[in-house]
Amino acid sequence: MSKIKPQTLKGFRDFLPETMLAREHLMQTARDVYRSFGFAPIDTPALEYTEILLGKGGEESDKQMFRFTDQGNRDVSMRFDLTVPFARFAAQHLNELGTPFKRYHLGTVWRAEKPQKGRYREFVQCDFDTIGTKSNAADIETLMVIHELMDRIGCGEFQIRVNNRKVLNGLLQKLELTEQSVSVLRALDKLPKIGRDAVLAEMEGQSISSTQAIQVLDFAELTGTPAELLTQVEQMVSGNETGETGIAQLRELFEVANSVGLPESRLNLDLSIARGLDYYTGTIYETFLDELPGIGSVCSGGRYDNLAELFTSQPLPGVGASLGLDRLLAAMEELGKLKPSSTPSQILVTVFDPAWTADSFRIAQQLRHSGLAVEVYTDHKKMGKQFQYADKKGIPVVLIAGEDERSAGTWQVKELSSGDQTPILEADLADHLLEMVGKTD
RNA sequence: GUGGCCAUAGUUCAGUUGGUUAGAACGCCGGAUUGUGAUUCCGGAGGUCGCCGGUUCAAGUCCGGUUGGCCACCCCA
Repeated sequence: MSKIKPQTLKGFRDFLPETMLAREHLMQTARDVYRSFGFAPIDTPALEYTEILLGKGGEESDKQMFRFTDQGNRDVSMRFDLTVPFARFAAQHLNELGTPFKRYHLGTVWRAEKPQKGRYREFVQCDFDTIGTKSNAADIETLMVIHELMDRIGCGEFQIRVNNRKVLNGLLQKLELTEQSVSVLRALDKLPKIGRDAVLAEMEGQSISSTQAIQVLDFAELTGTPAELLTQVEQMVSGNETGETGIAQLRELFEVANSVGLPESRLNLDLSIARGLDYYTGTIYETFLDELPGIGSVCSGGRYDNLAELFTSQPLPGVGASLGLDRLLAAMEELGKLKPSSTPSQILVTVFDPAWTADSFRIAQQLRHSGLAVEVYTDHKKMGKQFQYADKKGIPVVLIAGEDERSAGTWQVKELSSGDQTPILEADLADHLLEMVGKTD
């Protein structure tokens, strides 16, 4: 009989334990950080009416949606980010939620785009947002969350680049480029990638005069410390109310970040970042890894004026960001920052003689109740094989009890990395092991 | 969506101008005076060369299609 060929769809992947342990660890870190700032978890369906998801991110995202007709003849689509479903969610549950409302949402999203490294058709986003407030304090807190998250994840040094759409818009107003703002910002976003000349060319192709384009670029290419930049830019937008507001917000943001102790090296004012999506209206954030900038932003976000305008007349301003879990994971894998363990077990209890299996199960259960992750070897094989198994899986400690230990009421505790082993009284075992390996994650 | 590169054991790769039973390393499994692994020694199992079709006496090798991966554009996490 011919077999079905085992295969996965383009851009969709299986995860082996080694990768999955890292994924779950990352997700747990994100949850811990979000919760420590008071964000509450929510979830929404993977599938929504297409009309709900359409029309927010523009034509490009519409094309990227997995869309089909269900068995009840409904036009449905897989969610392609967590923001649009959240907008629907917020509009629908506003009265129960109250504002300001802070939520986090870890969820899988689907995009039918062409896959590349760090870009998949199915991937997990870790979003957090604060809605129902225009306060700059929420913007500042968003920055702090991003920093805390990246710091805790531990994938090397990183840089959070901040900008403010109001500053850009203020400048564009002064240059009378408001009409073309979308194309100007799109072009500007590419500056680090394609360089000044190419951006100039692109802008001139968009009915923007070269004088205007040069002024925009001169602005975007200003360099210096955040404080210096702000002073320079303030002069460029002076007299424009929008621009001045943006400057004030950024100034406060950097001041607070400073007094809270965020390292200056990790925080930058980058006037060239504009974010592709047009719905951002205030502060915007992008996060790059120092060791792997090419993989793109791993955590991005910004402030928007009205999250749910498609669904309700109640205005819902907010600010938030999204951690790209799978992209980050791809980066960590490339940088060799993943732990090689392929099991959550911390301890392997060997079975010296099949007749004594019950003893191994008994001590394992006792240790689990102390918060350890414990596995009992299930095959009747000799000691060497049992150690080999532990070593291969990355289990750091094994327990052995033969005749001598049984009569003495002890277990041999063997640390595989060093080969050292010591007999420990059964009563002291849990404390001893906890000190060695710590509690389960 | 447009353009380009790639596809051989679990993994990383060899494979000579198309020419007999397709190789290596690592990994995996088993064994080396049965209370000790990761180092050493010996042995073994894995591939219809991604898939389908074509050219040819002969295809892993050439051609077309298809699936998947990667890169650029686009866009984005």
